[in-house]
Parts: sequence; C-alpha cells; structure tokens
Amino acid sequence: MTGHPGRSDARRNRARLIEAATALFDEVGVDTAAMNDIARRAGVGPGTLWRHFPDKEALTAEIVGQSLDGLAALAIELLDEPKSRDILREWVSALVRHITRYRGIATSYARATRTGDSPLGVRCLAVEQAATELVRHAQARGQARTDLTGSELIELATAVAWVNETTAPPDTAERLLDLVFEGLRPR
Amino acid sequence: MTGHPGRSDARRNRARLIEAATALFDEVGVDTAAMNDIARRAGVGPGTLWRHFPDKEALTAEIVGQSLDGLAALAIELLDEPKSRDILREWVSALVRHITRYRGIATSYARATRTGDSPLGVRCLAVEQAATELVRHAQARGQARTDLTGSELIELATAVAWVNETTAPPDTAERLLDLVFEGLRPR
DNA sequence: TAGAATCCGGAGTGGGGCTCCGTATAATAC
DNA sequence: GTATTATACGGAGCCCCACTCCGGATTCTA
Repeated sequence: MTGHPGRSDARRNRARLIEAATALFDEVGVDTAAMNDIARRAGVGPGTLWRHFPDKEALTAEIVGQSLDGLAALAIELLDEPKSRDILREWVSALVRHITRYRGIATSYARATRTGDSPLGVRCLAVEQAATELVRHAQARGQARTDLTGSELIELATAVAWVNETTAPPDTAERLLDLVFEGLRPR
Repeated sequence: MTGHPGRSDARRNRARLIEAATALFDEVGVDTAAMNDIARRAGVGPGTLWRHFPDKEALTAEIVGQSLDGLAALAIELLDEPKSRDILREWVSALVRHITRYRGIATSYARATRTGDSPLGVRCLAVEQAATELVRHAQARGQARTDLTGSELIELATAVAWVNETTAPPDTAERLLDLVFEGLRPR
C-alpha cells in the first residue's frame, strides 16, 4: 500500500520532495520556485530530485494532479444535480479556483493541454472530456448556448485564471466569469 | 530629426538592434529570443545592447510601443464613427491582433500594466484610458452593458490573446471574442 | 553477513539575463 | 591636420537556473 515498491529511502525522499515542492509552490509560485531550493528544502541532493521527477513539469503534475482529478469527478457529480443549480457556472468557478491555487500553474496547464502526452497532459484531457459532458447537460437545461464546446469553456476559464493571477487586482476572477457568462452586451 | 543627439555610431547601432530584435521576435517570439542572439544578429557586442536598453522589457517596449500608441489613436477615431459600427468589438479585435502579433507579448503587457512606471507601463495606461472612453461611448450607444469598465475590457482582451497564443488552436481569437461579447448563456 | 541491486550526493554543464572596464572611435578644439 | 576629451564599444565574466553524470553509500536478499 505504499505505491511504488522500490527502496524505503526512495519512497521517503519522494514524499519529502512532494511536501517541499508543495510548500514552495504555495509560497512563491510554480514558476519562481527553483528546483535546487526544493531539493535543499527536502534535505536531499539535486540529483535525487531529478531522478524522481524527470523534469519540472513532472513534479508540477504530481502536485496539481489530485485536485485535477477531483475536478473531473466534480463534473460527474454535478451531472445529477437538480435543474435549479447552475452546474456549468459552479464547475467553472471550481476550475478557476484550482488553477489560481498556485501562481504560475495556468501556463503549465496551457502547455500541457497542447501536447497531451505528458503526465499533466493526460489529466488535462480527462478534464476536457468532463467539460464536454457538462456543457452538453447544461445545454439541455438551457443554461448554455448550443454552439459552446468543452474546449472553449476550458480555454476561457484558463484565460480568466491567468489574467487574474497576472494583471488583474486579486479576486477579480468571479467578476470576470460573470462577464464571460452573461456577455459584454446588454441583455 | 534623428531623435537622440548622441554619437553617430550609437544611433546606427540602436537602429540595428531594434531591427534585429524585431526580426527575432517575429521568428521565435519575445520570450524565446535571447538577448545575446539579438546583439550578435545586429553585429554588436552584448554590452552595447544593454547600454541602449537597460533591460529586456525596455527593448520590448521600444518595438511594441508604436503600434500600442496606434491603438490609443484608433480608439479616438472610432469615437466619431456612425452608430451602425460596432466600435467596441472592432477595437478589441485590433487590440487582440496587436497582442498576438509577437508571441509572448501578452505576458510582458500584463506585467507592465500592473507596475505602471515602466516605459511599457506608461503606454498601457494610455491604452486603458482609451478603452475607458470607448466603453463609455459604446454604453451610450447600447452596445455594451452599463457596468463594464475599461480595465475589465482590457483584461478580457489580454486573456483571450494569451490563451490564443498558448493553448488554443491558432486563430481561435475571434471565436472566443464572440463568446465573450455575447456570453455563454443562450440569448 | 556478503553480494547485488538500487539509490544518493553534489560537482559539473550549458544557456540566459545582466555587469564592468579597458579600449576604440567620433566629436570638438586648436 | 592634430591633440584632447567625452562618449560608446566589445566581450570576458558573474549569477541563477534547469538539468546530467558517476563514484560512493545504503538498502534489500540470500
């Protein structure tokens, strides 16, 4: 029940690395966090870090992965919710919150989506499929325009998350999402 | 009429640097273009490059600057156009085209907007003022919801430009802009 | 407890942004 | 045309970072 078999110190170091990376990502953001610092913080040599994770993206995927899977699961749950709930809006809010959880993830996420063979890319594909399903249901409920696709929804959510962590004053995400959902035109 | 007074070789080198940078930005994008490569391409030592432009952002500002000023000017022109024209949509399209002109500019633009004292930041402020004016006119024409601000418009445009050059398949910008303007809801 | 498989540590590499200073060159004065 | 001075140039070099390599240590197995 320890995941990989391998040696005991290897498992321990892997856990320490993930812990250290999570902490550093939380403090300074994914793009600013230096790999050497993560290794030092974990009490481990740089070589050990690079053996456990072939590149920085693999480490990012490991940390961001679970909550990404959670998003796919959340989408499936929402499918059965009563028609009164605005499932699409709720899910996109969760998606944006997830992407803005650590600063700099939006870029990694975007790159991973384009080249879907990486460990993070596979997860992104799952999320996109969940989005497609969710959009279909929302359309049937009359809560989304009929020509909207799951990819477009994710692209817009990622865009809002990125601008929220880059340009905009903090916590503008919800306001921007409102604008995107209702449109810039008068209703 | 040579701009800076200074020495003749200095003016010549400055011109060569801008030319080389423009070419490299066009080929590989702003973020990928290495300063040393720009200097070599201009037939100039690295030191010369750094004396003319204190950091990479200054060089970027020099190249992106003119068309940014053009955007502010375009906004003023559009104010006098007949009511049949969709001035807000046209201007935002131009803004997005400008940001996607060189790959990687969206990030520089976003950073510059937040810290408005840089050479690029000043230009961004001008664009933002133009946007505010334009939004006001569009609202008077009934072409924009009344609670929309110029900053929000720019944030969304920047977001779309970024996702268009990062995640999305090429030339999705117009489609995404349509979605943002009309909203994800059914009309 | 010895041998083998596995893993660790950290010095090292290459690239990129950026700096410093001895030297060359353009402008000016004579 | 020459000397002087201010200005600009060139490129070696610094620091930081992602990433690699291998001799040596540690864990597992028989």
